[in-house]
Amino acid sequence: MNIGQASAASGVSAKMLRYYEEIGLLPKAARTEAGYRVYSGTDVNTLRFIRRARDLGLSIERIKLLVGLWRDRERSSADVKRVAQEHVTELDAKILELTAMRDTLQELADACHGDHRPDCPILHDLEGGAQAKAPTAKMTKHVSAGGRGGKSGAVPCHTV
Amino acid sequence: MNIGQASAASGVSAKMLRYYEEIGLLPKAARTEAGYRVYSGTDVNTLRFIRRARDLGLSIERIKLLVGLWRDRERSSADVKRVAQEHVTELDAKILELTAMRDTLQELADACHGDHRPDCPILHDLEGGAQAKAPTAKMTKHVSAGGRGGKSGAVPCHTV
DNA sequence: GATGGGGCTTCCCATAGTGGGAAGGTCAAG
DNA sequence: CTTGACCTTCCCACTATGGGAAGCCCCATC
Repeated sequence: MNIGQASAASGVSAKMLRYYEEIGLLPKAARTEAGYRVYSGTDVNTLRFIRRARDLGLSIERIKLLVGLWRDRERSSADVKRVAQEHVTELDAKILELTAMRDTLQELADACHGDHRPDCPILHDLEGGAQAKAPTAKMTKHVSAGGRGGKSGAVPCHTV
Repeated sequence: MNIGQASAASGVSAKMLRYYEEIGLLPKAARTEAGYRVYSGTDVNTLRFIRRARDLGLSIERIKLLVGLWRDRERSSADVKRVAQEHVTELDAKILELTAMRDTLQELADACHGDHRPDCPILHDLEGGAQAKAPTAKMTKHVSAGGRGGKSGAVPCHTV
């Protein structure tokens, strides 16, 4: 199987196939006399595994670990679970961070007239809102982080 | 004011100050005879603006727009709002994506014994689960995307 | 005046993955 | 043999950010 066929069969681009080989995520592929890389059905399975893992947002490093565990019949599922759980933790942190940003920005946008006039709470916040602002009471850090990022309406919970 | 002082006063690293100048986010700073960059209090205000905008996750490109609008006394708040709203939309998309990943992975991890045995639904999913899986009923696409990833206690609301 | 330490300059490299593209070899069909 | 699709390697780009080296500058202290 050529690199193009392996790519089509796995959903991993040829470019990435070469890259993964280069960084050691994949073993060096066999070559034809002309220098073309050759792949087997087994390789395609590995590639699908990698692709799926990438789709779940796992880093190359973690995928290396998982592929190693996958191939190891003596593995403990605990090791696999730990890798997954670490990634979930990171995802949670990222989601929280993005949600805080989103909430703050949405609040500001909601408060903005959005008309022809120049006055704008968004700019007002950016130009110093973080320090000098104390609108209602003591609530500092308007990173509310409470909302869940979706669009399901209810419970604004914005402290501003 | 030297670059180090401007950095300390604004919270933007000296490295980033030079970078922002290089890419045109900041105008070329004046120089002393020795070639040192010189900053004013006004510059520091701009830098704080930029820093705050970066904290909200805005891209350099969008910050360029916002700084331009900020300086433009003829601006319409509608333009500012649009930029902010675009960013919120992107944040929402990203949050949704990450949440879907998180939920899927958490489901799999929850189903994993996490002991010394090698059997593991996580690996099972990665090795082909995306296509061949149909565990309980019709529930395809385990990207539930419903939970909100946060840790804010109450209302778990996870669909799993 | 000399010296030392810390700050400034520019320039290069690295990150994490991915895509784009050029220059050149290969393979298969016509 | 020609043509076109495919493969190879190599370089560059992206987003922002940090690290570090080599070399100049400024100020304080002796």
